[in-house]
Amino acid sequence: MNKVLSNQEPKGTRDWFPEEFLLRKYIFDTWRRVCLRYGFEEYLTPLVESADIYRAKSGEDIANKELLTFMDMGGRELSIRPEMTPSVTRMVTKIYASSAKPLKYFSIANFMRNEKPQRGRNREFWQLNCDIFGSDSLAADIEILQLALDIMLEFDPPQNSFSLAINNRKLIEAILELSGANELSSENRLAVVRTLDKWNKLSLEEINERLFSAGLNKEAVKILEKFMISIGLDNLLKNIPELKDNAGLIETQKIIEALENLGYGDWLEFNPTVIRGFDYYDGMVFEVFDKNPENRRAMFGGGRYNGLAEIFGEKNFPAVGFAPGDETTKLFLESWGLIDRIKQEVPEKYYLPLLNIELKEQVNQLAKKLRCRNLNILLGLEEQKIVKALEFANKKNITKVIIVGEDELAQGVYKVKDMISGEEKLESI
RNA sequence: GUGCCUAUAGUUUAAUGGUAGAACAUCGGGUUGUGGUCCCGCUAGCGAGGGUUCGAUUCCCUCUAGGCACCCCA
Repeated sequence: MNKVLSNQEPKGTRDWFPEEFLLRKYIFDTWRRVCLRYGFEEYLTPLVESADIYRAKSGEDIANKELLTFMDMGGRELSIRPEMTPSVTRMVTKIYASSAKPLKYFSIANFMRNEKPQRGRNREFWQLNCDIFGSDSLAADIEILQLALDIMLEFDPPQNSFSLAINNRKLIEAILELSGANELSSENRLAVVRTLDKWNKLSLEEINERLFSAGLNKEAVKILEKFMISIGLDNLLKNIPELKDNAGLIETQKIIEALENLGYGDWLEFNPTVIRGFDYYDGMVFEVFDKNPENRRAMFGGGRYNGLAEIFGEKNFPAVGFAPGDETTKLFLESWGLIDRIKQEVPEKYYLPLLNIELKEQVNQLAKKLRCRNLNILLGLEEQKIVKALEFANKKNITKVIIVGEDELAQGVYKVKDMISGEEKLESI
């Protein structure tokens, strides 16, 4: 007797039954459609990469705990990709010098991170990655943000259902300088940045406690506080006028102004609490938030990350991008009741039951003929009484049934029955 | 990885220290060329392993999986 195996999928992964696959396809199709509309080109990279390329720019925690790594037969250490950026950067370094710039790339791919699964966070997940390589101009930042906004808007969400919050690493740098946090040890400086990153999660007492124990004085904490509560650029300038000439502020002003002129003003705002990673981003950073009270969460984000290419021994090139995930997008669609429209995207399907086994040959011929006309024909494989056939069609949500038996064949016709109206139409074979 | 909570047919669930009842779904029948309603019936379950006990689905432990918080979010 063999051991009975569990039919459960591995931890943090999931099966995609046709119904769920449909929702996923709807999300992917929407992503792809908008990216193509922007003239972006689709690419793909291998599922595995040398483990080194993830270690080069990541902390030890990430490399050791969250990376799924194994040895191949030649003793090479390989990792299942946990993100796309190193792969696409590696790929682009091969052609960058000889390519017409900028490159506008996107991909839809799956990734694995060895995390503790939670709502909206699985070990295997799918992401859209959009990047512009080779343009350091604000126009690239603006286009990336516009693309991110249009990807959200393509799902036809209600007003006020999400917001895009913008910040800039240069502004964060400036405020760390102003507050004196830059003179702290790198360890304490990191603690300060982490505390800022958690601004909305922690109470004011906890924030103060953490900042004080990192070595900041009252004055410094006050400056940081003034920065962090400045939602919107007007408030920021009012609260900290010293930042007036800061490059990050000017960039943010220009970006917001451009997007307002393009008609996206309702969806975006400057928000100092958007920090994102520490070493990676060096300019504009942003996050998209679901504003549904049932599902308040950061959905995805991105920003400018000039300078990743150097790990491949190439000269740096400018890059800006973002990456939304399938699961958070799904939660967004669910939280705003936006998944009904998926049915409209499913192509029509016909059910052609085999009403009489004697006619199998002729029914097969008809199916072949109709398929040649590009109709989707679900063919019954076993003989089935008409009552059962119609019941089956109902259960499978099939709206068109082709009825063809002895009588019809004798006349050289078949009937198409509309399962919603009940009407039947005669067609000649 | 840490802490807390959860686990009963395919799904949603009820009850119980003396081995489980329902609804929906599936399948079959009422119905041999026209469906969705309705009626009847069959199949199907205590996540896995161990302990306590005369006896465990129930109490305890471990594991597995899920949820929440932390960590992290490249």
